[in-house]
Amino acid sequence: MALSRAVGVRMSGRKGARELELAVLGLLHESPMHGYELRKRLNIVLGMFRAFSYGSLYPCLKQLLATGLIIEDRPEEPANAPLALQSRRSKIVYKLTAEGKERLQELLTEAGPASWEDEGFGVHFAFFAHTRADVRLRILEGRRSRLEERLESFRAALARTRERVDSYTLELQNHGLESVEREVRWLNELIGRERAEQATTDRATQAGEINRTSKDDR
Amino acid sequence: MALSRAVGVRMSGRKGARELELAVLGLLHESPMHGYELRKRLNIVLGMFRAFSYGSLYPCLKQLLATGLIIEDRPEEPANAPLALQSRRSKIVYKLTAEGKERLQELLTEAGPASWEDEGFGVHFAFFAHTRADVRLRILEGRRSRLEERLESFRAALARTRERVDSYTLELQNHGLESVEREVRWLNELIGRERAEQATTDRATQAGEINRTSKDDR
DNA sequence: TTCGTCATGTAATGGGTTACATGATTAC
DNA sequence: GTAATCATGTAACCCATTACATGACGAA
Repeated sequence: MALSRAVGVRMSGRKGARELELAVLGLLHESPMHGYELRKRLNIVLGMFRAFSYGSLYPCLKQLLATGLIIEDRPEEPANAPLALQSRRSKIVYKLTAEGKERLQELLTEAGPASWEDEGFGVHFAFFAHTRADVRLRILEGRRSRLEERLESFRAALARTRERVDSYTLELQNHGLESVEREVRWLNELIGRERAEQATTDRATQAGEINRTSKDDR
Repeated sequence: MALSRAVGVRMSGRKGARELELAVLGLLHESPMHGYELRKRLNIVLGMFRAFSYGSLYPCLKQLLATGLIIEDRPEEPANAPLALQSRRSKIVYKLTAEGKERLQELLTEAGPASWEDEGFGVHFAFFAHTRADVRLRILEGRRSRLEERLESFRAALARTRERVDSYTLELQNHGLESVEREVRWLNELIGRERAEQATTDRATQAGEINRTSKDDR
């Protein structure tokens, strides 16, 4: 995959990639944080998939502040714990506003290209815990068909150009192909799990426990 | 990997990523071509790793033309074959100049970060057939240690933040980790093969067949 | 004749990195 | 007191995409 990482991006997506916004909002929803910490958490949560520098994070925070989606906030240390483990904060702590939460929900609910194209998928996936089950499924399926489409058109292109490629090029193509196939299998498994879960939820709901289940399935 | 493709890029590399230049030069070295065809071949050779649009290709060609690394050239169809299968060309065919070939060799010989960071590796690898064996090895090893470094710092970061992550985040992190580990295994195999090959070459060379082997090993 | 593909290009735009500047805290 | 890390920011730059404009050619 890391190779993959090299992947610039399919020249399709790349429209209004507001991924940082989602990431920041999502992270801040879990708990207020300052920029420096935000970046670290960001690059841990997104694992090997994406990394942001301060040069993009701070301007983003600035903009979110300007649009009123977040506000500065200093948690006012309880002062009853003068020890060094006082939550590590030091300067500007950001917090979601009501509008910010709304915006986050909006972003988490969109199951469109932005959520399954290369740039967006990782970030959207990272916050699946806060995403509606049906949206999760749509995104996973969207991603899968996107990848399958890619595999197909790649294979078609290969078939069209009946040309001898040297062994290294071939090696690269195979590695890429296998990587994508591997991701498709991964998606298949996730989709299977989602469906199974949804089925149980549905059954439970139909069984009459409407209130209980819809309340704690989250 | 495709997920991987999402990967923006580690915020490290990204300095002077003259990958398109290398790709174009490399492709034109194999055979003269016009822009449209170039782009297609490009996106096939690079497989699932990279895609370029005309918006970057044509300006690149323009620049290469300006620096004298390529020239326009019309192969002058033999005219003895008026059939439609006249190699599909129609407008501006580009061809490497002597300077272009030199530049290509230069690019193919650099075994530095540019050749093993995310953005560059795929392109450099794609033209390994024209790369010196020792350079190939250095690049593969460079890439591997880059990835291992990444794995290590990621694991370290995970260990540092003793925090509960939800199951989706965990899933994403694991998938990413496994993808990178998979690429490392792939690299290990390639490196093994390269070493074995080099060993045979060395033995053959030491055995006194200096001229013969160095001529047709390529 | 019109539609799809081939073919070449440009301008606006965008998102992100790099490099730099600065200062506060903590650890030695 | 000094080095490392934490912490916040800005400006210049880069690479590539998107969208658009244009036109030739072959097939229906």
